[in-house]
Amino acid sequence: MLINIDLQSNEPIYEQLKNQIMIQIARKDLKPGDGLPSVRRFAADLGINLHTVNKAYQQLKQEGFILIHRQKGVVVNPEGIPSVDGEYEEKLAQSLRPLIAESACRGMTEGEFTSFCRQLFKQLTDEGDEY
Amino acid sequence: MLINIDLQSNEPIYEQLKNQIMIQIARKDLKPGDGLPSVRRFAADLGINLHTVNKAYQQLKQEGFILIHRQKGVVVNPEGIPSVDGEYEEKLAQSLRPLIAESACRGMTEGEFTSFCRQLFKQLTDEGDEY
Amino acid sequence: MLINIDLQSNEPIYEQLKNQIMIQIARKDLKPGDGLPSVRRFAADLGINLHTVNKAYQQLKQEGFILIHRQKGVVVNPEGIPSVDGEYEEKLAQSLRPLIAESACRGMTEGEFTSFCRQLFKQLTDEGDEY
Amino acid sequence: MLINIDLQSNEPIYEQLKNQIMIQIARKDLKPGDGLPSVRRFAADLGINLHTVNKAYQQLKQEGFILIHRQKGVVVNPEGIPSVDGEYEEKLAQSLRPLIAESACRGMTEGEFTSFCRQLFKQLTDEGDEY
DNA sequence: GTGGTCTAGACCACG
DNA sequence: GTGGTCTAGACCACA
Repeated sequence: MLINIDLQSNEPIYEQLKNQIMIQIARKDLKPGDGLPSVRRFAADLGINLHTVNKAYQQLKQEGFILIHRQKGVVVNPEGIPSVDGEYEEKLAQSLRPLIAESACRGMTEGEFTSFCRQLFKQLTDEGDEY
Repeated sequence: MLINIDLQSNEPIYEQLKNQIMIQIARKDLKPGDGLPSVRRFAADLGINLHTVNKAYQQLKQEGFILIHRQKGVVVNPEGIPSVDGEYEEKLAQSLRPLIAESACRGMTEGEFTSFCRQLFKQLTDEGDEY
Repeated sequence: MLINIDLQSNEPIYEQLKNQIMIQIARKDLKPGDGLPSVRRFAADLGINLHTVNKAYQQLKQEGFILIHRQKGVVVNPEGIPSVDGEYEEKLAQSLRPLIAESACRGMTEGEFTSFCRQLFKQLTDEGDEY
Repeated sequence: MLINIDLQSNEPIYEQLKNQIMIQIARKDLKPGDGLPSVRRFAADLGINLHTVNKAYQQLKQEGFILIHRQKGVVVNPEGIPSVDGEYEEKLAQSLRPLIAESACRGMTEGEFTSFCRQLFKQLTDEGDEY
């Protein structure tokens, strides 16, 4: 579990944590059924508060990425991650639109943008490399 | 200037405003040299706070999208928008990574993701159509 | 806003709060668009911590009962409450089954049980009476 | 004794166990005087902790559903289950109120709610069928 | 002033 | 030891 938290970032810590866990899942460093550290353990390892870890876990649970057992701790959803639905596509589009708009303003073409995405996609999903 | 502000959204109003202005520029509804409403006027039209419009304008100015003259008002940068540089690419990558990670988790392939981007890119830059 | 919190109860305070707000909505003491107190105000009024109120609000928001504006505070969803769907029916059945089972064990007939429900339903939705 | 324990559930295991035993009694799969497995045996069969089974048994005994003899083992109360009293009605009402309130909020009518209960009641008490 | 986030420390239910 | 809940107090972004 290589997780890097930037305490200085504007991005909330719990968001960073969520994202990094999702990245691990995307690149299959974490597979369905794999366990994650307990909130206390993780908080101690990362040097952050247990409530912050808990908030990340609760949201991941709520979105169906993980299951939280009262006793046995936390595991990646063994039934797999919920797949893309209309609701997610809309959310994704909402997030992408501003990024695309700004990139277009700055002169990026459609091809440049998509190939930029392709690169990132490969980096994230190819196993083993730097994230 | 068709601007839609969603007061219910989690996205800060000034961000929404920035984004929608950038979208207008991207689709060339706003061209270099075109004028924008004064802070007061814009705030009144949109029914939002002066400071909110001002914040959006200051950030757009800071990023080189617009110029603010004390008397002459606000115009889209007549020298064009600063083009993509390494710094922007890094910022863009930071924003895209979590989106790509979540999409990949949910089973989207690289091809699906890029074609999704392509669609959005077209919608945003094709002039005249629905946004 | 007549809310009674029992600090001694086993039922978590945030659950009590959620339930009492839902009761107010059910009996139309709170209508779509009506405002609710700010987290700080409500917490002070009830003599509980603001995080506890916040937790109740977040969950009500998440279930579509209320909207939370960053500035303007909290309102009952003006578009109305999400209606019953299959997911909710399943959740409801899960909650009812044990209650029905125990009641049946104790000799309640189907008719007695449903008429008991009918009474409660009337008490909750008829305006003005004791809850 | 078909008992299904869901280790993933938020519902405590001992609660699940209690409920399922009560369901068996309600549908007369278990009749007064019938024996139940010993704590050890039951725990082994279900793959759960001794203390968990014991907790469920203690509470069922406490409520008069079962008797626990040191040597003779555990039996469904041969004198029958204590019938409904005022205390139980109040407890039941406390549990039902939030469910009714939420259902009413979501647009369920009194008739829909009671007929939903009627269905569940039949499913639970009709012998032999799916639970 | 509002909600959003983070920290710290405490007690309890569960198994 | 685990997560669930609650409290208390702090700082920040937003408008």
